[in-house]
Amino acid sequence: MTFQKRAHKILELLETYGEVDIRQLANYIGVSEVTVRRDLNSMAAKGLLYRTHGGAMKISDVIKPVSFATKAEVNLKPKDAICKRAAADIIDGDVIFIDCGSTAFRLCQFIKNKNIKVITNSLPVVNELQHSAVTINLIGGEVDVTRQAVHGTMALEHISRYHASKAFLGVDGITAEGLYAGSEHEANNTLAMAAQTSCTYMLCDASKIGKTSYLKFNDLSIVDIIVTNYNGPEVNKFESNGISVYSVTV
Amino acid sequence: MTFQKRAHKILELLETYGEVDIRQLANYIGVSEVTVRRDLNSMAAKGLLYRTHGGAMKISDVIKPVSFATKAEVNLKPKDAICKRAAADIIDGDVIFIDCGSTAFRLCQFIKNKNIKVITNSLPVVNELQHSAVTINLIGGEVDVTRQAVHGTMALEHISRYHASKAFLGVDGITAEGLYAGSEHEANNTLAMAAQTSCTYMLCDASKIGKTSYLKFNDLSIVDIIVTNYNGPEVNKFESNGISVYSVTV
DNA sequence: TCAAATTTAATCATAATTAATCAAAAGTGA
DNA sequence: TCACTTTTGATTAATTATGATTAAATTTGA
Repeated sequence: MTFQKRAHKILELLETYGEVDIRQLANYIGVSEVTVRRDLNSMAAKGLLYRTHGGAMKISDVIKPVSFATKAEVNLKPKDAICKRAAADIIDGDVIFIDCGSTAFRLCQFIKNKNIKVITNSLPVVNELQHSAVTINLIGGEVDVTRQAVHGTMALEHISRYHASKAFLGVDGITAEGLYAGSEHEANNTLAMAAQTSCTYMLCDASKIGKTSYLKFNDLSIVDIIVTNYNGPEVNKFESNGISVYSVTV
Repeated sequence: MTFQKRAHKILELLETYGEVDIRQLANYIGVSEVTVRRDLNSMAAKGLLYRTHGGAMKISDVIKPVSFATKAEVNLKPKDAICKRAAADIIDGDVIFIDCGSTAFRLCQFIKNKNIKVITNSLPVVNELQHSAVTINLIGGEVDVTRQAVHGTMALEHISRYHASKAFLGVDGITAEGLYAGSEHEANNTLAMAAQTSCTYMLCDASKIGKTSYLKFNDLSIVDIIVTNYNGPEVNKFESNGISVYSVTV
């Protein structure tokens, strides 16, 4: 019985029952539980199924989080420290872009009392800033429910009509070679905002630095300032690219 | 019983009842209350539900802006009857405008399963339709917090880029002489949407018929259909203006 | 406001699952 | 055949999930 044959059987069972457990599989296929475990792990790595404690589930049955508006996120401290530092640069009269990432969202709590105008495509940001001193300009276009954001051609056009003094953006990954995004939509928004801004801030917790993602969408030239809790060797490379790096401690 | 399976059951119950309590869940699922508590906490962290003292609630029941929800509760039954009738005219493939009034908001509940595209400047409408079959296009511009809507030049321009088969609009008052709005912003939005629509529906409960407000912004020529629970003498005047009147009973 | 009742968070113990290590078996290619 | 890799299974230590217990926090009602 080869791995491929077993994988096939596992997917069959998964299709029928929605979920399977290790003992059941070991019995049915006639191999040891250790082997089943190895199979499941490698299949999960390929995205063929969702590994659970004691078994596996069909991918489509897995419940995905919907919005981070109410999400009590883990690892908030680095993000909050980064945003607090970034917010210190925002002065009354500023017009700023805030993008739809979860890091930039944390900026909201620090700017509620500032007399500024915020342009954003993020629905949680709008909710958060609604009853604050801030004036909100919401970017229009197609609503992406999973990202809780507005995207598309109309959104890009909307952005191009405005100009901001500062933009506070997030990325999926950043290296000396450039910027990486999780989707083309996000990349386009980031680029559009950066193009209309005098000074672009990248808010990156340490996990983003040195990380690449599936789409490299630009070099570092659009970035003016990186705010991060990372202080390893990449920092020098950023600085030699003409970027200021604000280091924060958590 | 894995965590994932329990999560499914919890969400199922939540969908049915809107809220659940810990004891009930522990009993139903067959695990200890401690475990249920842990499950609820981790699910809340993922934004899958709203954790309450002693249980949990459906997210969508929570994130609705309170100010609007209460406003919408005035005269609910006529509004619902009107919207139900209006929704009957909406067919798969339609592109519709929904404006930011409290009446038009009640339309959402009747269109969740339709395969349509909704263009709106109303934040509550976006929230309400988020997890439905509907595709949402959000109009961009200045956010008006009190009205929970998007307004301004950019909004009007956004609207002018699209065309809809039907528009579902509300007004502050309507007489044989014309349409009355509570603010210039609302008037502009209404006009802009009507201008880009093949068939314009006015959703007016009886309190709006024959009422004037501080701004008369247009005659009745932009109106194609009035849906109302009013059946007094004004109806004939509307009909002699070439408008169809759908009468509903509460 | 206070006090009683309820719910929660924290700690610990136990049971189940997993990852890691190593050895045996089966396949590979010269 | 022999050396080599790959796959599999057994064993054990580490991790994770769960439940019981109790102190702390929250809600409720007077």
